[in-house]
Amino acid sequence: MTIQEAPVARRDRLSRARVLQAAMALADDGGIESLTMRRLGEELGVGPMALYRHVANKDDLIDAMVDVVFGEIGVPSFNGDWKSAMRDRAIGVRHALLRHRWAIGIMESRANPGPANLQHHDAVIGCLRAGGFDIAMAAHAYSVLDSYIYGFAATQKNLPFTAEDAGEKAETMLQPFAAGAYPYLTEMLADHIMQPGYDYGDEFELGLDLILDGLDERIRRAR
Amino acid sequence: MTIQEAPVARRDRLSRARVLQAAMALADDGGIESLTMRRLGEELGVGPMALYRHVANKDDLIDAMVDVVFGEIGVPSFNGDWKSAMRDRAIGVRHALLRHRWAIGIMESRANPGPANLQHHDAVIGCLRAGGFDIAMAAHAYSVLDSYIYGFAATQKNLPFTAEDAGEKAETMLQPFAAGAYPYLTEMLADHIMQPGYDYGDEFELGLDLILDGLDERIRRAR
DNA sequence: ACCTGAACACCGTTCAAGT
DNA sequence: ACCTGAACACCGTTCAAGT
Repeated sequence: MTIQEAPVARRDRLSRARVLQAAMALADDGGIESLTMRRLGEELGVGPMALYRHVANKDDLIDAMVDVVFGEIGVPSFNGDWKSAMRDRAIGVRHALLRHRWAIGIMESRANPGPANLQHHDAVIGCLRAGGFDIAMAAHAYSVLDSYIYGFAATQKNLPFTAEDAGEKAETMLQPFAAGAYPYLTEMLADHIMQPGYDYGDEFELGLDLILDGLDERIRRAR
Repeated sequence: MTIQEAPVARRDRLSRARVLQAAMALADDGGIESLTMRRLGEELGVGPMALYRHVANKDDLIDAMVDVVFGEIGVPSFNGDWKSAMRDRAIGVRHALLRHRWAIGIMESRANPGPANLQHHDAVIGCLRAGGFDIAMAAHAYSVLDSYIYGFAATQKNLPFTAEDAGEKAETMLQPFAAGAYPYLTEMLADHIMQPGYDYGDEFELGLDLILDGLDERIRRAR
């Protein structure tokens, strides 16, 4: 008479993948500070302690999330031209950081890099070496490129001045500006940064090409 | 008979300056995560709530701390040579970030820049303008330099591989390396990064000069 | 094997109350 | 004016207990 209970048993069992996915979603829309073990459990319909079966702790969770981002970035494709490969790779990293803004400031400072992270960086170095960089030059290139890419993302993240919030800021903070306390800054903001067509994001490729050109020149000189 | 109580009244009254100083000391030796309102109160011999008379909240406190760091950095001294002025300034910022490692990742992403911050950046832009940069070029220079400086500090902060902890890491994380999973990374680490004379910090000036040379070339081309 | 209840040792912040 | 006691609404994490 009684119908056998459906074999689904518990419709959505917890798994490391599900925990990771929910954690990414939480951080993607609310920032890293909205990712708490309690809220994550709530999102998944379990208590916060259930998560500890699938991740060692919050740090382990974030390590795994960072590796997901590196997985999304993938590896640079070397087709004989290190410069365009490194250019595409830099833009790819930047786009990943725009999709996952919580990763800015987290990504580059993890103590325990995951496999996707290591594979990515191995491929970057491999691409440089194939492009004619010796070990020391590859280390320089790696350093200057990654510093720039992550630094740009960090400085852009909470840029005090954007065209959008120019209005509200103007009332409070910008009073000393009118008084002429910061003439050069005022000029740059009024006549450049806050002009309609300006987008700080466009500065990225300018700086990137400057660095790539500089590396190119040093490579040629070494040959 | 009773001696008049010493006029010191309360030997160390709280003040914004004292709170700031104690907060800096706490963050300097324990990192930003060791700076809590409760611990800060303890350090000053008061309850955590007493602090709220001198700072609006923790964010306001950190804003003030960041401005102290900008104050320490000071303003670049322009003596007719923008390149050496910007070089010295970059190295000055880097040294400040080494003294106050907690400021890395915090410094560049404050929503409310303080007066020392604004004054510093006004002077940087002024130096570039005096050196012959038009507004757009000054914005590019500012962007690429600061991105690099802060990015370098961030990537160095928790560098997974240092000569010191090479030993302990080797046991656990580096197993796939031996298996040849990351040949280029392995080569770079073994034959370069972990060699006795190597110090990642030395990469800073190499990248800095690459960027300064690139800016110099673009300035000359524009003239 | 997997999840929960209850607890521990923390957080930032507020607010009425004391002096 | 300046500090405190007590409380609120949170944290991450552990551990014995349940199924």
